[in-house]
Amino acid sequence: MDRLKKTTIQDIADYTDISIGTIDRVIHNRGKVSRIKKEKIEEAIRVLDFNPNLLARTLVLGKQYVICSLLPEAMTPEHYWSLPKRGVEQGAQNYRDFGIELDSRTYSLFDESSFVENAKAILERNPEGVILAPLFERESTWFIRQLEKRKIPYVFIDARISGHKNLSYIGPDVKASGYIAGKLLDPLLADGDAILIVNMVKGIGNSAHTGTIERGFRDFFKTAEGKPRRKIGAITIPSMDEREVVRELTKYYLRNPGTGGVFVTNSNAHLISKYHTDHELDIRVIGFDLVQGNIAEMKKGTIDFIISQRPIYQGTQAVRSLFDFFVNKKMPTSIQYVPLDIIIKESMDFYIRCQG
Amino acid sequence: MDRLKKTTIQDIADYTDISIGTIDRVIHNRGKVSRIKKEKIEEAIRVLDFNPNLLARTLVLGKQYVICSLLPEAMTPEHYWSLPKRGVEQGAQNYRDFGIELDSRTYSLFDESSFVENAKAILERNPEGVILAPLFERESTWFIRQLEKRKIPYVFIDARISGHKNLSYIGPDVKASGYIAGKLLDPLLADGDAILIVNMVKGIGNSAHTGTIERGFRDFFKTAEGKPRRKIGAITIPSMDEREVVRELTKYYLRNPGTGGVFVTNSNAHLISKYHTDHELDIRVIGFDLVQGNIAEMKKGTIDFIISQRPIYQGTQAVRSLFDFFVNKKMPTSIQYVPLDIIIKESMDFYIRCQG
DNA sequence: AAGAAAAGTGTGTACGAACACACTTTTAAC
DNA sequence: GTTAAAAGTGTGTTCGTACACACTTTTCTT
Repeated sequence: MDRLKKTTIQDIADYTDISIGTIDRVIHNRGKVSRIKKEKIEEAIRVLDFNPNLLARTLVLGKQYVICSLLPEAMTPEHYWSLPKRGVEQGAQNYRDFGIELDSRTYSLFDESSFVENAKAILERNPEGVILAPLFERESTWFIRQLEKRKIPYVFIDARISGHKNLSYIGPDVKASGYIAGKLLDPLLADGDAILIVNMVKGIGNSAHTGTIERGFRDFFKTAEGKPRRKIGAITIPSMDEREVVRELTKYYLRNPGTGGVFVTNSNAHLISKYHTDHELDIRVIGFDLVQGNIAEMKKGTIDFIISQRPIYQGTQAVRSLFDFFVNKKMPTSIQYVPLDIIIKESMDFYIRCQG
Repeated sequence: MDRLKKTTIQDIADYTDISIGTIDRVIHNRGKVSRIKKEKIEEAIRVLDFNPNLLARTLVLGKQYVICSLLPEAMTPEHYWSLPKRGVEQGAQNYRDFGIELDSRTYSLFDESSFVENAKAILERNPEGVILAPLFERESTWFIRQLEKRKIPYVFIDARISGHKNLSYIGPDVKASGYIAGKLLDPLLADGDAILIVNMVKGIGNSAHTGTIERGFRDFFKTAEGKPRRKIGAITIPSMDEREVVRELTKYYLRNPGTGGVFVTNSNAHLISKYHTDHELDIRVIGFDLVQGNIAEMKKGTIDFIISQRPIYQGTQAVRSLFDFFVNKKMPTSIQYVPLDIIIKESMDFYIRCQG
């Protein structure tokens, strides 16, 4: 059969009657080549549509790219932070044969020193690139200064610190996520219903982050045209302990009857919806992230909407961006907002199964 | 530096003092190898964690895999069918160096014979795999019979025909998409509001398909607990000509005042929302697919929800499934439902930018 | 016990690109 | 007009794997 293979350097050589050595020099713009031959070769490359075979190139160069990732630790396998981690690992796996080697590290959200320790170990290792979720602002700032000093490129995922020379931020538009939550929750409520915003702070909470979400959420209700203003309350629960949650919620609801909907600004909506079930309250709930707890509650119908920020994709995309930067010298887009997936009970399964 | 490379066959050879030829035979379970050496090698593979380098393997085998895709033609570049096509092409591009070669063909939705012609050309070409959107049921049935006779594996994308030996279906759960549309539309409406379902049939419409969507949609309103029943009307517009649309809609609305929401079962919601704007009607609209027309209308706020079935991803995933089947002999999951993305004005941009 | 068949093993070449090296031709210097 | 530097060019080896081929050893057969 024809089965026409791709054109190779040898094809260019045959076509132009020039050795592959010279062609190689033209391709890499290295060494001396006469103008005549150079033009002839460049034409042949166009005419025969030559594209260097990345496989062969990778193989012969034999370069290894070490990527270190530093993400928060998932306290349980069902915890949110296990997802970006899985994404990063999956991404590294995809590019394994291309020389990508991953050193995946985690730090405790309750312990800045664990961050610093791992950061130091990463600097020690002198990797080709770093993937960082910068939840500790002070320590992260210090870390990326060190990276910049050593000219090690890094990308942020899931969160970011402004004003630094990171290659890219891959994560949600946080403010938009709050706004969207507001827009989705509102039509589920009756006219007079009030709203409660629940911030849960576990470990060292990223307060700037939750603040932005809340602002986005309130923005919706400010800008909504023609809608009656709603009463919006907010509480901050400084723990994830169940008893603590129960106590704080009870305190609030006793003082604020008429709450029709709750917006949970992190991945713990399931704690709130469980409370509602236990106390036979008919209150709408919207929260973030397809973690195990939320999945179960959503299935029961006690959570109405989950907004997901493609945590796995964030990880794979981070690796892909670094790889493209290493191999193709392609600067990634500096802000890569992930889609904010709006998920309901009926569409949940599709998201769980599609690990894209 | 350490920069420890991956273990290679040669490493296994050094470790076991056996030649790479024998090791190769163990890996491929071919030829004769003594039990002693075989076990020694298998142990070394485990201990040293050997994984064959896919790049080197691909390079030496030099096999080309021709994939033919047969999708409906996009009449304009903004048309829905340009998206799965782009996905397929992008996917093929990704695996180009691995020997994937794409022959991308389209057929007219108005002309069965164009389907048959292209199908014949594909059979002629005798490709390693086929990607098919089987919108013409009769002709598709004939085609896949031919493929089965020739033992050419094929995957369906976007639509499917049951009872055949396709490798995989990659597309939406059509019924669920209707149900979800119902669930999203309902809370946007006032209590007494009625609903209109618009089916537009262009070319040879896949009537089974739209029927299923409509059934899913109505199912929501049947099973919705505690909700007052809504009046649900439906019209079928046998054309996409604007004047035709205007006439049919006017006819309906004149007879059915009190319609608060419209569900458009294909990608032409923008035609309906434009009508509403022109006639100063305040009616909610939900439809499918992020095509140019819908994007513009959504931006104006005249469409409330778009449900997207990841058309680009469908294409890339189809190629990936075939590639995995060719190279890793991995049978794909037989039904790969894509996530049904629920998109609103505020989340639209993220989806447009993220071509994942 | 000889010889053939079967079982078991190692070597060499190929894939496509990169690069070191060696080699030839041109140019410049005096 | 000789020589050296600069410019220009081709060859050979390498990466990790697959496979054809050649080769050695063991096992049957009669």
